[in-house]
Amino acid sequence: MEERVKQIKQQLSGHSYKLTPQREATVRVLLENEQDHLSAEDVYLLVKDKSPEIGLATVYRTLELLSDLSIIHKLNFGDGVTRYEFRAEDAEHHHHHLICLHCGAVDEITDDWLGPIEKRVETEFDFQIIDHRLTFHGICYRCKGQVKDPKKLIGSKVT
Amino acid sequence: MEERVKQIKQQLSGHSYKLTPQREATVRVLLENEQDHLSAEDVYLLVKDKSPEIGLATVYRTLELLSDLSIIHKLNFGDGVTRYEFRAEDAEHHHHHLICLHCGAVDEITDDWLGPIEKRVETEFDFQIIDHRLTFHGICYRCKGQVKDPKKLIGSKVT
DNA sequence: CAATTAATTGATAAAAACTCTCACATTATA
DNA sequence: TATAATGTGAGAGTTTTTATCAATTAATTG
Ligand SMILES: [Zn+2]
Ligand SMILES: [Zn+2]
Ligand SMILES: [Zn+2]
Ligand SMILES: [Zn+2]
Repeated sequence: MEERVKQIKQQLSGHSYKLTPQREATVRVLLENEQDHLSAEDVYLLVKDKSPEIGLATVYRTLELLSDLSIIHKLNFGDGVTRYEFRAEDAEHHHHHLICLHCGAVDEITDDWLGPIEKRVETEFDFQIIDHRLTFHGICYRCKGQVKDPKKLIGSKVT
Repeated sequence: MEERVKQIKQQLSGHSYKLTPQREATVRVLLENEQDHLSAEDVYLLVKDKSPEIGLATVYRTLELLSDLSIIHKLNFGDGVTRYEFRAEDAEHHHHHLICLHCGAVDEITDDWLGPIEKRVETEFDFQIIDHRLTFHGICYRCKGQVKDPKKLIGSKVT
């Protein structure tokens, strides 16, 4: 935790940004909820618990800054808000998500399964991949059997 | 074109919805721009050319309706607006997109390359896939060589 | 250290995209 | 035709995000 904070501090100062108290509070909230996919509002409320004086705009600015530096990732699961999650230090690419259309759970595939497909994309389309997003929408193991007509669930979903 | 309209009319009436003149005008705009990825505003402006009396709310309602019936798909490419495209009649799943971070072009992989990966997801995660979204972000063949530091482009992108 | 400059913040206004409301119009049903 | 149901347009309202700006804090200069 402390090392992560220190590491991020260095990433920031490497780009001439300071790890202000507000930014550090935001970073800590993100680290403490690393497995979740928090919205800006979520982060704001959590940060406020510890630093009640922080402003919403600062949270948005911090998330944007961290995103610009590729320290965190912006996600969109089609529910109208941008969500944020830490980018794994070692991971070259973004991990994959499994979104349950019944309960809303977001599970993760942390391995990158797209290697062979990316090869095909690069050769067949002459497209230089920098990152990817892969999301599966369906029924999670928890909800299995609770859904009569799964096909009906997909309509109107985004992303 | 006319067959597609007729087919959609049947899909609507199958769910007790009417293909009103406003809905038909919206459907025709979508069909005439099938290769694009139009936003609601885009659709609205295009429909207005032919049916100036149409309201923005009606366009939103029609897109939502078509989306509910899985006649069109909602997309999010991270630019803040929902985009819409026809769902290929035969395609079981959504096709893949290649988004150029330099010029913004959106190309498509119309074949479904995810078969083997979906098998793994279903068995390893006990997750019943209904649909998927796969997007590659990078540099398209047109922009190759025009970008000095491609990694820099990814920061702050969503989806 | 004092003065100046730059970076950052909080509050709030504003923008953007989308949704809701409701009176009116159109269509279906009896 | 009467009656009910469905659909529409205009605009108000909501939600999320961004822009503005005066005030605070930090860095730099002399
Ligand atoms: Zn579930
Ligand atoms: Zn994730
Ligand atoms: Zn390009
Ligand atoms: Zn497409």
